[in-house]
Amino acid sequence: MSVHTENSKYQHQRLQAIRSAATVFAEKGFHGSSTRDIAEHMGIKQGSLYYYFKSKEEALGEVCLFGIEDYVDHMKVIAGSDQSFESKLMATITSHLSSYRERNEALKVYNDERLYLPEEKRKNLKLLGSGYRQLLEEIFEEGVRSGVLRESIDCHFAAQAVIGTCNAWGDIIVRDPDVDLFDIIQKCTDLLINGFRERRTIKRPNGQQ
Amino acid sequence: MSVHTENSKYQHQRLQAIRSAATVFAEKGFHGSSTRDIAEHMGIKQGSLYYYFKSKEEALGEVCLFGIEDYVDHMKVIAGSDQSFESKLMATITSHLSSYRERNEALKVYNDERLYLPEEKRKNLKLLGSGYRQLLEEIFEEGVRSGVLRESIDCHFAAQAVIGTCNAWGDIIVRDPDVDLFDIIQKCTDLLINGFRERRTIKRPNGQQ
DNA sequence: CTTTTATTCTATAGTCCTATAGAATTCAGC
DNA sequence: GCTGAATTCTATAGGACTATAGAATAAAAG
Repeated sequence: MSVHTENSKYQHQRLQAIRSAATVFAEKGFHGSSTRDIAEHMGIKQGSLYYYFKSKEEALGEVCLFGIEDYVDHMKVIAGSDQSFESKLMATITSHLSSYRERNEALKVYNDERLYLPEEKRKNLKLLGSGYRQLLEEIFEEGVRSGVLRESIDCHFAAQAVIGTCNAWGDIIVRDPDVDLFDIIQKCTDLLINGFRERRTIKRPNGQQ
Repeated sequence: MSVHTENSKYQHQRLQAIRSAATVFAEKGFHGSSTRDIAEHMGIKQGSLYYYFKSKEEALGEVCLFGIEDYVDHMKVIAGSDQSFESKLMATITSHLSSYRERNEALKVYNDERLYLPEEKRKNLKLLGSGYRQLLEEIFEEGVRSGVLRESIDCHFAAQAVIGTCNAWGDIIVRDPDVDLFDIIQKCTDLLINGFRERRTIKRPNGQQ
């Protein structure tokens, strides 16, 4: 009866279409990309795309979802674990930046192009996104309570700052595949940790002004 | 002989056109905006825009330039002054975020849409942009030499991180005019400073783990 | 008031784009 | 190899957009 089953060719091709759309959207933006571009990247004809999507906009929706979904799931795992604050933060950054590398352009599309989706779909995605931020915020709150972080930290600001920093580097990572991912992860973590952590230890190397 | 003099109506209207283009581009993106949209926002008819621009692309170029030019000049002043590292960094962030508020959408357009310019113009803008980053990098290098910053700091990373953070918050600021600019400036500076500064002083409030 | 110049408008050629309809092709099971 | 279903293709209607040409209006100068 022609319902597309689990691993039909249809499912496989649809995923390819999403990936192609992600690549093209990431490069030229939603409005700057034509359905012809996407189809060409995928190796089929323009009209054939509509076998997999009802509209160009639906394609954008799928790309955005694809870009953010398991990246949010990851965060749930991290937040639910009982690692130290430092470990959780580093795991978050690793997950976030790795997403940029692996799932490639889709996360970038989610960030840059989701505002072109209709209200409805945007709201659904926003829910995912703010769930993410919420979890991160709670990690910070826990960090404050445990004494690892300064009391004066604004946890909402902190979560936004982490996300913003990751997105900024994500942009760079997507654009330049030569950047050393692990190096960036380390440095970002170091920057943020030492920015937020309450100081305990001192090292007074020399008296120089 | 009809050369447009300094303060002619032409110059004034052209500036209005640039501002309108900035607003519309910032909201809908370059490809998502039509010349009709820009003209409408300005209160003239679509065709009349071409009295001020040779093409839609030229409009984008002007907006990008408008968005970044005096913001780069600012940085030259800051870098040339002899304030402390902390002051310079805060001045940088203030300048960067204020630009987002004041010159409004143009800087956002520079960040998000400049890649749609032709090679030539993009290269010119890139020169301005990397001049900016270069100056910031030198501020960090000086900070390391003076002992204010840890030796291990990667100054290139640091400069990128500052710019990335500012842009991330700039996005938020442009989208939501209720955000308290000064509050963000303070918190960003605090985050970054304490992330980079070598520790001297301690405060050991209580023995709690 | 008349002429010249600057600014804006109307109308349109020409291009590209999305989405659909229906034909052609490939594939699976018999 | 035949038959029906799945997949892809061709062709195109219908709409939107950029840029231009030339008319119309406003402003300035004499």
